[in-house]
Amino acid sequence: MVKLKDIAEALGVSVGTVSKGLRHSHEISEEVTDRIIRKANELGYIANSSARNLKTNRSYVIGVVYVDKSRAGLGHDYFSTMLSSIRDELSLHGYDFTFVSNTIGENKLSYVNHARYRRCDGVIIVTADFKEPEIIELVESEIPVVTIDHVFNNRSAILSDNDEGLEQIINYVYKKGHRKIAFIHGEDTAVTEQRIASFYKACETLQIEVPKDYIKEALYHFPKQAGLRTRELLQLKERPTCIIYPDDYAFMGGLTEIEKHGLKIPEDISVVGYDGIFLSRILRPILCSYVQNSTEIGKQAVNRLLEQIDKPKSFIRKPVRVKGVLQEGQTVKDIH
Amino acid sequence: MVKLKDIAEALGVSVGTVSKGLRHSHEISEEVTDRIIRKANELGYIANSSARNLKTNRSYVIGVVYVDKSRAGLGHDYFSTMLSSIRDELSLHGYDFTFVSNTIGENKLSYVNHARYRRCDGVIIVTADFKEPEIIELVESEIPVVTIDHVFNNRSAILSDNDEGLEQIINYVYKKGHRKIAFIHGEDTAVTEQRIASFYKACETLQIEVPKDYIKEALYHFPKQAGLRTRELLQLKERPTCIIYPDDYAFMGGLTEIEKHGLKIPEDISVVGYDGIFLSRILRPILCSYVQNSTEIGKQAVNRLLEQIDKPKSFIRKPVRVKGVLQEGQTVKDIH
DNA sequence: TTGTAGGCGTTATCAC
DNA sequence: GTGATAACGCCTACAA
Repeated sequence: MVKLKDIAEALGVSVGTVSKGLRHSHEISEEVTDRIIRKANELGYIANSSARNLKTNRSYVIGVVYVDKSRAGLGHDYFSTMLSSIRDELSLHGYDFTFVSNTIGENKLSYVNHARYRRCDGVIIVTADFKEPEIIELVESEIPVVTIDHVFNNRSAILSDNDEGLEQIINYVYKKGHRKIAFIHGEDTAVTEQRIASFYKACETLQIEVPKDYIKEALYHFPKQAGLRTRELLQLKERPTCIIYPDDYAFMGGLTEIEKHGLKIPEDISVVGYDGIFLSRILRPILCSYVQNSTEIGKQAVNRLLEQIDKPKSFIRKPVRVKGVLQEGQTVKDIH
Repeated sequence: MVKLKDIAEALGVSVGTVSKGLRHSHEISEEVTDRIIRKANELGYIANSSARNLKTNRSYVIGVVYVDKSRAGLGHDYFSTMLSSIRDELSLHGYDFTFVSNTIGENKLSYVNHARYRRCDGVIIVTADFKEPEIIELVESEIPVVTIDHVFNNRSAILSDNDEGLEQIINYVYKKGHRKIAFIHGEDTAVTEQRIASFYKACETLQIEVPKDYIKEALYHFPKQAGLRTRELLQLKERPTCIIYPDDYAFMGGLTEIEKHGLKIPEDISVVGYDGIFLSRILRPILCSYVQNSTEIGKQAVNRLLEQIDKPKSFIRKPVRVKGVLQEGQTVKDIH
């Protein structure tokens, strides 16, 4: 690999001059700068990031924590879109990204220490168990951190607007005449809590009565469980006219069950998903779903993080909400 | 950040000793090693990978090229599963991974140079335009490279068994009595070529006649186009009894079109997908599809690459085929 | 068994 | 405007 020294020797100048010239320092004359750059290209010079990091104490690497709880690997639309967006936005700013895990080879290495080892300038926590001590350790460390869909006290976070999501859904199905609305929510997380609270609040405002057995729990992204819950709902004496699912994938389990009962969507029963994944728009009927703006969330996460890295002093840490949009689709019938 | 020197001073030994002690060198007495490790933990020592890389000329970072041609970001099941698998397998061996793009900030930087800048020990090309000069440059560089689903002369590659995939599909639908088999294949790539060749070969062997207008092209992962091609097929005087799609997502477009024509699957027409994505198993009827073993492909890619890095001399570069498996599903009717 | 010292490639601070 | 030179933190011969 050709290095600064090679260019310096070829040109009969010093290494320091080459270093400055390559970075267009105004200390160096235009003519010399020009010769340096030309020679660098000629020799195919590429800087050594390790040496540079060592000296400058900046790696231009951002760590990403992505712990897959939802049994979907990177294949969960909401998160994979976000990751793409994070990657692209980082790249735009000259940063690379690397996954931060809590193992390295045989050895256990906490998230913080992994990030420290790679000298990450900052970390984005996309998914993780936010109650895990190691995650908390990372958040409270000296490394700038942005979390997604979870707020730590006095830290930056980007939030998909879960309150508004459910509110919009309820308002929409209400407008379509539904009063018997069942809600299958996901497993217990901060996000789920918000959605449930928001569900009840919206119902209260609209004076919708919610029987206890209209509220069910099923794992996110797990069609089978949602299917079982759907069956329970369909067997109720007072059947709901509309079912809200934890997410679009989970809905697929409900779909099967609904068809088993010989019911048609939306003629016999209305359904609503969450996420607005690619699939939801491909399906017929198009699924009514709240589309989270995961691209924007990723972008915001990057920009907030870089801001924090660049001006650690003046940076104000606060949660940012990113709104989604209701995709009305064709699965909610007007039953007026 | 605490460094070797800090430990050395705290213990009254030399930096060299600490360095060796931490790596359990047999040069160092057990007692001193013990004290060193204890002190290191006490002080929370974490090595600086940049300094280490600089010295050892090994980064333990693998670059991944993932250029999204299929308009799906990381959201394409086949690839996202593979990426998860690559990440996990690398982590198992003490490697991290970073995406290698051909831009960095404002500036254009070729893939090779990006990988060189980060001193990647090797690169896995997951998706890319393999005809692009920059990709070829990367493959022909000094950096160990493994490609997926594309073979460069005398380089390592991992291949999903596209030949066998189509052969198995054809044999299966033949067994079910189908003779009028239409094939909507993807856009022109090496993979597509293989599949087409394999399709014709299997048909020939079974003496199935393939009318020209039974063969159509539609972009991968693009339901709308597959839908249009499906319509054309359904309007033929001599309608096929079975349609093979480029992939499971593309099939979704076909599904809509088939339903528009008032046809039912599989009663009125049989269909086959490709990939065996999560969704294909959730759908009812379960989609007949060839399930590519993307987890295994990712794993193989990592292991082949690491082998090549560790023993560059003795390593034999050759393509590795990874078999998939036919998911029979419920969308191919027995029409005997 | 432990210590010393040079150097990996870069940047930055001084002199000149 | 340019050139020495000293770090950055680590590893590794080689010396003690």
